[in-house]
Amino acid sequence: MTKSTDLADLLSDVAGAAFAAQGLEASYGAMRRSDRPDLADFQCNGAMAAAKKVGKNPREIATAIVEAMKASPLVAAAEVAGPGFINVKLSAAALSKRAEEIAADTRAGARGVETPRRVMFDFGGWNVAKEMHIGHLRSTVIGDSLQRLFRFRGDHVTSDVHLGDWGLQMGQLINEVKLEQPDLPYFDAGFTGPYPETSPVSMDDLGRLYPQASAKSKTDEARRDEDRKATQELQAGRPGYRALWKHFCNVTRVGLERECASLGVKFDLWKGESDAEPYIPELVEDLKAREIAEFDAGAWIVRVARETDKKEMPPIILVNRDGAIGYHGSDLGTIVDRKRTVDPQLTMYVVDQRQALHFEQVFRASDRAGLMPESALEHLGFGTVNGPDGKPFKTRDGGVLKLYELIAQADATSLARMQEAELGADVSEAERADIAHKVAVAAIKFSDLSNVRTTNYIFDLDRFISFEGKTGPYLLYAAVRIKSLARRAEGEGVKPGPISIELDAERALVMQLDAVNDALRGAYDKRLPHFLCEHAYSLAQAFSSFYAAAPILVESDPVKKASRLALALATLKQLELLLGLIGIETPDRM
RNA sequence: GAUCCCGUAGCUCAACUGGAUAGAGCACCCGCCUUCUAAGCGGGUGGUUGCAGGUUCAAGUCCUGCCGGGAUCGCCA
Repeated sequence: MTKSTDLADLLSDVAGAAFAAQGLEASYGAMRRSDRPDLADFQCNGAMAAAKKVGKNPREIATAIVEAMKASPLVAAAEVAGPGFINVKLSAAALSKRAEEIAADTRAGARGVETPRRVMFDFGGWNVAKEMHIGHLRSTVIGDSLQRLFRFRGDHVTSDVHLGDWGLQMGQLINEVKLEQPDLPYFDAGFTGPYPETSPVSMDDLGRLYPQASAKSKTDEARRDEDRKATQELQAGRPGYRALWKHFCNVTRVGLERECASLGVKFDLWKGESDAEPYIPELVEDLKAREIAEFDAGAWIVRVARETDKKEMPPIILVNRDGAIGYHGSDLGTIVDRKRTVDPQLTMYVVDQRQALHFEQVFRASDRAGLMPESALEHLGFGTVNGPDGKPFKTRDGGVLKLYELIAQADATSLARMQEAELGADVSEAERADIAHKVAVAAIKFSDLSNVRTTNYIFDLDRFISFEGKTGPYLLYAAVRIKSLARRAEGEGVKPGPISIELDAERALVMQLDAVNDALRGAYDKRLPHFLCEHAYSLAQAFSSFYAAAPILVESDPVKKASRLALALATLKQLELLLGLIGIETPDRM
C-alpha cells in the first residue's frame, strides 16, 4: 500500500517515533485535527493516556514529544497545553505540498481500501404493488450513497433491489383482483392458456387494490384464510396465479424504474424474494435432515435463541402452517442464491431499523445452517421519516407522500427559485428544466443523508427542499461557481500553477481538502453517509470563504493568480467526487 | 411487562476510540454586489447537553436510577 500523505498521518508518524524514543507505544502519537483552530492545526492527546499507563507526569512526556516534533520540517510550531495536549501548527511548506498532491491526484487525495472485498447491498423494502413514498426514500438514497462509496474505495459491489414480491400480500392482491374481475382467465383453473400479454391492472389499480385487500385481510378471518391459500397456491406454481403475479411485478417495476431514473439510482440486480424460491425446497430438506429445522405448532421453525440473550428471541418460521414461505425463509433462500452466484464476503441490508429483530434472527439462522456466518451479514437500519408529531409522516389529508410527488414539487420549487434569481435565462427551456431537476435532487438527497442513518428525523417539506444554507444546492452552487471560473480562466488563457499558501482562508481550505480521508473512512467504516455530507459542506464553506477573500482572475500577481486557480480546481475535483458519492450530479451552470 | 433506540440553542440537526471554550443551518439583528454567479460572504443574539448520582486528570459521550418520546417482542413484511 502506498504511504499515506495525509497531514494527520505524516504528523502521527513523527509523534509516534517520538513516543517510541521514550519507550512508549507509537500509537500514542495519533494526531487529529485540532478542536481549537485558534491554537493549533493538529493536536495529540496521547501524552495523557501514556502518562496514566506508566504513572508519569503527562506534561513531562508531552514536552519531550514537542521537542522532537519541532525538528520536523512539517512543523512550524509545537507546544504543550493544558494537562498535556500537544498542539502543532503546520508549516506553510507542508500545506503547500499537500495541496499540490491533491491537485495532481485524480482521486483528489482520497485513498481506497487495502484489500477489496466482494460486497453485496440489499435494498429490501420496496414492494410489488406499492408506489414509492417518502419512507422508501431513505433506503434508496442511503444504500445508493454507500454502494457508490464502497465502489470508489475499491470493493467489488453488487447491489440488489430485492423486491418484496413473494409474501401474503401477493395472495391478497390476487383475491382482490378476483373480486373486481372474476371472469379473468387467471382464476379459471381449467384454462390452458396462453394468458393475455397485457396486464389487467395498472399501477394506479394496484395502488388502490392493495390497501383495500390489506385492510380486509386484517379484519376478516375468512378472507385472510383465502389469502393464505392463494399465496400458497401461487408459490406452489398455479399457472394462472403465476401469470397474474408476473403482471403485478412488471407493472410495479415500470414505476420503480421511473423513480430510480429520476433519482439517478442504479442497481446491478433487479431480483426479488421470489428468486430465492428455487433454492428453498433443498434448503428446507437439508435443514430438516440435519435437525436444525423443527416441526412446532404446525410450522417448520429454526430456533435461534441463545442463553446469553437478554431479550426474547423468537425462532424463525421457515415454512408456515399453510406450507408457504414467509420472509424468513425467502431471506435464507436469497442467502443461498447469493452464496452460489456472487459469493459475497459481506452483505449489507439497507432496511428500516424496525426490522432489526428480523435480521438478527435471519443472520443467526444463516450461521446455524452454515450458509453465511453472522459476521458477514449486517443490517444497516435507518430511522423513520416522521411528521411534526413524531409519528411516521403523513400528508395533510392523512395519506402518504408519494416519491414522484415529492420530486415534482421539488422540481417546481427549484425552477421557480431559478426564475426568481434570474438564473438560467440564457439557456434553453429543456436545459433549465434539467438544471432545476438536478438542484431538486441535490436538495432531497442532501437533506436525507445529512441525518445520521440510524436516527429518526422530522420531515418538513419546505425545509427539505430549501435551497439556502446547509443544503445540497449550496454545494452545487460552490461547484458551479468554480466551473464558471474555470471556463473564464480557459478563455483568458490563465493556467493553474504551483500552490503557495499565504492567506488564512487558503490555509483553512487546504486543511479541509486534507480531511477528505477522515470523512470517507468514517462513512465507510461505520456505513454512515452523513460524514460525506458534513465534509462536502465544510469544504464548500471553506471554498466560499476563500473565494470571497482571495481574488483569482482579477488578481494582478500572476503567480498568486495561478496558485489560487490551482487551489480552486483542486477543490472542484474533490467537491465533485464527494457529490458523486452522495449521489448528486453537478450541472455546469445554475 | 421485557428488550433496544432517542432526549443537545426558539426550530431542524452535528460532535471521530471519553479531551481544551458543545458546533452548523433556519429564524432574528447589523454590515457587504460600478471584481470572477448575493442560491453568496463577514459579524452578532441564543446552551445547567431531560433530571439526579457515580467513574475519570477530563463526561453530550461510559455506569446506575428516574422522567419523557419512539420501536420491537413466532406463522403480514
